[in-house]
Amino acid sequence: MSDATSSSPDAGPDGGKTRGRRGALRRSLLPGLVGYRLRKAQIAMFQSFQAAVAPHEVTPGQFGLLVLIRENTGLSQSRLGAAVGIDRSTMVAAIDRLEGRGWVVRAPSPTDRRSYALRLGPEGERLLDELIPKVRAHEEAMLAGMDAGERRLLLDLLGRLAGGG
Amino acid sequence: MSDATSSSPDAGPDGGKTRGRRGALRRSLLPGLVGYRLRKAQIAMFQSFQAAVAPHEVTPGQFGLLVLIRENTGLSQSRLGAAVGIDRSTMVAAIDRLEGRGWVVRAPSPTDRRSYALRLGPEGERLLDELIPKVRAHEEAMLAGMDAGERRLLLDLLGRLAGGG
DNA sequence: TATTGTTATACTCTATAACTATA
DNA sequence: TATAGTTATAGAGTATAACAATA
Repeated sequence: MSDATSSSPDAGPDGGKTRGRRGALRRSLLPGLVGYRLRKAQIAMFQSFQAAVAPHEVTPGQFGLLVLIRENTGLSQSRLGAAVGIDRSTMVAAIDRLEGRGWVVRAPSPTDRRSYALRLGPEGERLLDELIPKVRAHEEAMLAGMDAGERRLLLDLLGRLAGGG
Repeated sequence: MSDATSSSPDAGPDGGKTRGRRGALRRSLLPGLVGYRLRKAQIAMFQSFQAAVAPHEVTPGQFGLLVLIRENTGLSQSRLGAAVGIDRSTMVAAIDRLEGRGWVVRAPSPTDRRSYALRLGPEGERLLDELIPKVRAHEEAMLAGMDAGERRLLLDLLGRLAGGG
């Protein structure tokens, strides 16, 4: 196993043996785990995202839904849910929120009377046009310290993690 | 801006123009965003974690709390919450769950009658001893396709994302 | 005055099971 | 029979505001 943690940056210079009532905590094996760092990184990304899209209150998940609906106009709730890996019952409330803000429209499907054909409303189109540059700027800010090779590698390695490899 | 997405792996060979009612969705800019891939990777890690620690029902967050409590015996709920970035009111229910399963003990603090000195119970110690090899195996499985250099780089890049860089 | 744990409250995200309408 | 959307329900996780006990 990789040994990137043998000198944990979270422990003090003494290796963390003096854990006084007020110092940083000893984190043991945690900083060496990709799962742990992934979680930390995602929290930081989430918070930066929120700040970047302000004053709009949009989550990364909602941004993703808006992009998918724009790029796949007319798709159903079930298909959308399957694409992002959430249950269709969960998708109901998610679309409720987007529809309630005027961003998404539930149009009747022309081919299947059981399902809706989702599309962005005019305000959703405008919002997304406004959001995309902000999201790109947020990405740029988060990656500011990385060169092109590192960015490419990060995307590649994350993709391999997600891909089950 | 980095251009790692110009040929999206999520679009078909035609670039995604034929999005028939049953094909994969067009994902546009999403796969090129670190935030998006991070989220996908974390979902995959989470599911793999759940499977790896079965039959125990422990989340990655709970595993982290158990490690921190073991390595910092006697710490208070507020300190623990500050360390992982959650509110002390949220920590109440989190500790309730760990205590209810016999993994964590709320002992009275010897120095401050307002607070508890948290420590693992005997079952918590045993559980953690059992969990750690499983978590390491899960990490190993997720990183199976990566060599030592790639693993080191992944940890480093994730750390830089979380560190605000 | 400030801090610790707690409760009340609220909201999001997630799921399963069962229902209706439609395929 | 199977699928799409919905509802009821449940649980985890998150927060803010207020409270009592203690520092």
